[in-house]
Amino acid sequence: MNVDEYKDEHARTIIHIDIDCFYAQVEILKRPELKNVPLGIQQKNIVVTSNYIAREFGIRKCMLLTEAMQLCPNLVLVNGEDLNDYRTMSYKVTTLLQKYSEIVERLGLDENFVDVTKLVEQKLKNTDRSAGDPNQDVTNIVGSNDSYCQCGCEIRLKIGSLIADEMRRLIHNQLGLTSCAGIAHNKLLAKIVCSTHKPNQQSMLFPDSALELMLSLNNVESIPGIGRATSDILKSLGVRTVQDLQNAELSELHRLFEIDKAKFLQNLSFGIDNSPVKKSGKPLSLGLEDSCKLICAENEVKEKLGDLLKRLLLLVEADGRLPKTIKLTIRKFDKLTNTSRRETKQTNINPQFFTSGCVSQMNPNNIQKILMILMNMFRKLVRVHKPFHITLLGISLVKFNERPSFRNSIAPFLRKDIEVQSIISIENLNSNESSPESRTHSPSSCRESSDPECEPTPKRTKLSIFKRNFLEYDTCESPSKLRVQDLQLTSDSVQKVRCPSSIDESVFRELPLEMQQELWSEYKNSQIDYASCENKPKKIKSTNTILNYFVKQ
DNA sequence: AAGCCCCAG
DNA sequence: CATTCTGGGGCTT
Repeated sequence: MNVDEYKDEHARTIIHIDIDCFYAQVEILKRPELKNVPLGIQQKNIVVTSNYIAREFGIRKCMLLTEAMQLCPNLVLVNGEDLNDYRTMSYKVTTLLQKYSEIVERLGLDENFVDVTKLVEQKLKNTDRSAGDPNQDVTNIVGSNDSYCQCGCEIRLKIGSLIADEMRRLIHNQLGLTSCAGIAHNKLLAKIVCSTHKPNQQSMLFPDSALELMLSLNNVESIPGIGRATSDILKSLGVRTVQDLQNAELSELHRLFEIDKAKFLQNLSFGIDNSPVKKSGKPLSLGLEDSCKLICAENEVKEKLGDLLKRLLLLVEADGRLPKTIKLTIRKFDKLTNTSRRETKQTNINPQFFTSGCVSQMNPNNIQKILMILMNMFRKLVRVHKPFHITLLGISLVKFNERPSFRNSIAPFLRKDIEVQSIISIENLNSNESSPESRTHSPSSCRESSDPECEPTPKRTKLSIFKRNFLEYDTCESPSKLRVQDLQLTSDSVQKVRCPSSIDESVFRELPLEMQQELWSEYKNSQIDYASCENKPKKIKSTNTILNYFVKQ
């Protein structure tokens, strides 16, 4: 249909960053003595990943513990069932990469795509373009073809390659992690080329070598985006290799796939991928799960869920948002089919259950109430009077009360997150300095993050300074007490902006009118009744977002 | 919106 | 083969 769908443009510059054996590196940072031993990260009966010393023994991803120990009797194991430290480190990496572009997409905990098209163009415009090809030293160039493409992609990718080198240096200097990078004109190729040289290396692909790279893959399942199910269907059509997929008739593929999916798959086989790098923000869900040998008693379920819930509450607190929906996941073991599948049940929950601020101070009644809700859901999933066996329990929180959108709101200023400063501005700021020692200019020459000279001061409005001062009260919010009168609708005739009862009015009146209006409107919006799972009378709810920074102590 | 499946690391 | 512990997205109802 549309010719453009098949057109392969090279206008973008995409970097894929992959932290080497991520869990293992995090554990080694925690316990440096593990650095020189074969190390495996264990979850239940499985070695989910390992360091490169262990890999020399043949340890592979998700290998059974018994098998791994046979291959490497001296394998040192660390339990990695709690992903907290990995998650924390993962977001640190993403935050560093956001200095190079606002367009950073996370994939799992250890990978990021960065669209550096804009930064590359900035660098191209800069008069100071260091001559030569420093790329040759730091980057593997994948493919045997010479690049004849004249669209300008060659120089763009080479600049991208320099940026990738800086990124990896920054990640190493700031966080102590080694990583790999792939540089290409789309996500698919950046990711694939990234994996061609490991560990602690980077690789670049010029578009003319895209086909060669794709054909170097063993089978269609090695193409990111083609998983088990899709490859099984392709197999039924006799399509196994990348070449098979390239040569397949679209009409043939269309027999078993929607036409869009058929085109998409065939495009992948040619290395064509026009999908944009999508900004990752806060996660859309927060969940914990625990698999277990066998659970067959209700009180056992309750105990496990209670443990998960307490841990999850810590995550919610750190996140700052309030969830509106809770989801229970179980996995039943089916003896007959010798198979297991997951089942879920979700329900809306009053976000106020999660407002206690510090979990240590959280009302134990609250935990019990949430637990009751979970057990009710469990009884809807499992007929508890008959024998049952469960092999996994999970709790997930989804559909959070949103913060106001970035552009229209003051909330972003209130975030605890470190403000991300564009690398372009950093370069502009540092452009006068000359540092003969370091060959890079931007963030890698910017090691001491505590140095105020290093991070350019963001524009500080009076308003933002005001908000910053309030941040100090953020550690533990106090529950706000609302009165019935606060629920009255603002009449149209009222000129003065109403003051939420949770805020000291004298403070409120000092605020700019715009901000007063925003606070009132947020407050008003927070006064929504959520269906309570119990039959108790509905309570009046307090608010969840920026209002919390202003509540009376 | 609920619940399933598919994808990823 | 899936196995762990997550998280995103899409399809069907």
